[in-house]
Amino acid sequence: MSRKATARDVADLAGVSRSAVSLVLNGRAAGNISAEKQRAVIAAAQQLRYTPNAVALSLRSQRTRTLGVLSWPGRARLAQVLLHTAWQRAHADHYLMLLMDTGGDPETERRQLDTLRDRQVDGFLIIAPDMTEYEPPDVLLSVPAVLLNCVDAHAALTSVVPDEVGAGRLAAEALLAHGHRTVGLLVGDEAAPQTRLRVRGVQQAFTAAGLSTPAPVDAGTAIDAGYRAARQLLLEPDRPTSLICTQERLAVGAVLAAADLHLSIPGALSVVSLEDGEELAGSLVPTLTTVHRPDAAMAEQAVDLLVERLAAEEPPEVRQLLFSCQLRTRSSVAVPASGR
Amino acid sequence: MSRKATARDVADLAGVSRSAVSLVLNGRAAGNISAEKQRAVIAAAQQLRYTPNAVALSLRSQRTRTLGVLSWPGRARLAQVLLHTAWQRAHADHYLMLLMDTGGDPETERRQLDTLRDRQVDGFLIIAPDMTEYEPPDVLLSVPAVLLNCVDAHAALTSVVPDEVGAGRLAAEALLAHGHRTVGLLVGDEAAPQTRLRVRGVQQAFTAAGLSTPAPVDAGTAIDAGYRAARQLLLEPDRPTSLICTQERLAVGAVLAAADLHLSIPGALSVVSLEDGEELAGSLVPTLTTVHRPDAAMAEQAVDLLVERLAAEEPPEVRQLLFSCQLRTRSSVAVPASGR
DNA sequence: CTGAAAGCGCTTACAG
DNA sequence: CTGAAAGCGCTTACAG
Repeated sequence: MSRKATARDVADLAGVSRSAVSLVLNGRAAGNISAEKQRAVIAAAQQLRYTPNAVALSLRSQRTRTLGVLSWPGRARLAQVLLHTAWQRAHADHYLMLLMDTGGDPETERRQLDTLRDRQVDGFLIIAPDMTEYEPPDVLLSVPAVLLNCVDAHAALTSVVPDEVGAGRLAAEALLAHGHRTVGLLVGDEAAPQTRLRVRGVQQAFTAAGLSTPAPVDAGTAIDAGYRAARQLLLEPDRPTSLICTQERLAVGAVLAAADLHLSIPGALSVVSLEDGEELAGSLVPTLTTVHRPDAAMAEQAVDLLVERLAAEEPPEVRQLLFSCQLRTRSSVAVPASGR
Repeated sequence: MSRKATARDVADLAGVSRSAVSLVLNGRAAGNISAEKQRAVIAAAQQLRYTPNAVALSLRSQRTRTLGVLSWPGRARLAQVLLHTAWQRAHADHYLMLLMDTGGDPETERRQLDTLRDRQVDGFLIIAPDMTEYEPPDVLLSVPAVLLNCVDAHAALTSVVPDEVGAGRLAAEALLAHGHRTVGLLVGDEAAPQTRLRVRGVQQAFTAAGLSTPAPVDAGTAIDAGYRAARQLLLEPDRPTSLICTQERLAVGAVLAAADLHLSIPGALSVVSLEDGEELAGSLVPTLTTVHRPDAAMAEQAVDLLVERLAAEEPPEVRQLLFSCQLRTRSSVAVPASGR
């Protein structure tokens, strides 16, 4: 690294003391430094392209303007929009991010938390790829931290999460409103909190409509898994008139299966995806109606909450923010084929 | 942030000087500190859960063990495997990453480079989402930096890139080996260096086989764009017996189009994707043969190069590393239907 | 109005 | 074998 100029270099060139440089460059010169010296400092700083060493600044101020971010992208897929938007928002507030992958392992997470603390990060952002319950390590309880897309079971930490039950309900209601009475419910990981909540929402809506509650079919998470599960469902004699997929890739598989069976969408089959984060569903043929999780808004809120907390005198109260999801109506839902 | 113990705290508790603490904890106590005091220091450090303040350490050592990473994920899609693997490799060497999104704007990039330099990062990693030519700002030339998935036109910087021409050739040869004589070539952004190289590779192979060179069809980058382009191509009277798509999503669209036209893959149509980074093509039905870009290996190499450079006395010579891509044979290529 | 000093938390020569 | 001092690059009281 080619050596950067220091405040001392500027002071020497301008013929003033180091303190004077600091005062002038930080706008606290008024009434302290003569106009002439001020000009000299500014000129010298410009000439040397001086900018302060952030490490030295951090040591002095005890703040690093850095956020520690913990996530655990399984199998190389990470929460892109969540992470990217959080980065943008933090950057707007002049915060940088130190990213860590815990791999979902509590022991690793603990170590990384320590590393981040040694680095003196100002606060922590925990970003869960899928909505889940998060068990925070003790250290996290005594530092500024915000959970994004996960909730702390003990409600000790502020969190920002989507309303997954509401999302499920929205998808079901879109189908019910068109007159569907049966639905095939393809889910990713049945054991995941996210999936359970979405399923609950769908079931609530069907129950409220006085219909039998659809049972989830655990299909897996890949496109071909969705294809197989959908195909099997659609081959049954009393096949459902509609499909809800909790994962976007499952929906892609379902579309493939429908094409295979010459079942037109939405003529012969309606499909709703409960996820559209990868922007797959919206550009399929036909385009799929989805329930959109407001990742960008959630990420912004989470960072705002954390930044506010860092600026505040004392910790604000713990909050659990629930963000509504929105139905994105596209071309995959219609009135079910009469007769059947 | 609950206050962390400092070396002073440890020294006080152990009844020794601050220097003694440093010596013992850094394994340089032998012959310097009595065994008894060593034990006292270690006990005190443990009791107070002491770990050194990395910011103070950085100021003293003039090294931050931090890598500055510049990327420009357009429209929220970033080079996942590249970034994630680079992170893993850096982490294994005890380097952390400060991530920046330049948005593809030179002015922004410049500012972020300055910010990163103020933060005293040890080196820079430039990660291009798509293989491209990169015009490095002047500052970058005088600091440790490695380009990942892009090349410096002036060859002043070490870079790690995939062999895109070879990738195109590989795809074409797989088709030619099965007896195909015609191919529809669906490309994303025709102007992008990445696309141009892939197209060149395909054309080279066809020319070498004494066949007419296929002309690229600029389809766009989304699934439905691929669908439309493929459909149009397949509806022509002298439709090609095979398709090569430079982008994975284009290939998904092609599969949809084929299903629509009741063209079975690979019976009536063979398909190869020149990209499989999103793991879409490999789990389609049928699974698609792809040319795989070795992102993980490339990212590891790039980080290794950078870390070596940071440890070296003087800058090693500039290198341009070209990584071969590999054909991943799956179920979408077969001998063309005879007759037609 | 200005300069010298202290201190953030470390480590490394340097005296004793 | 051990402690006091210097210094990394800053800023903020504190004397003059």
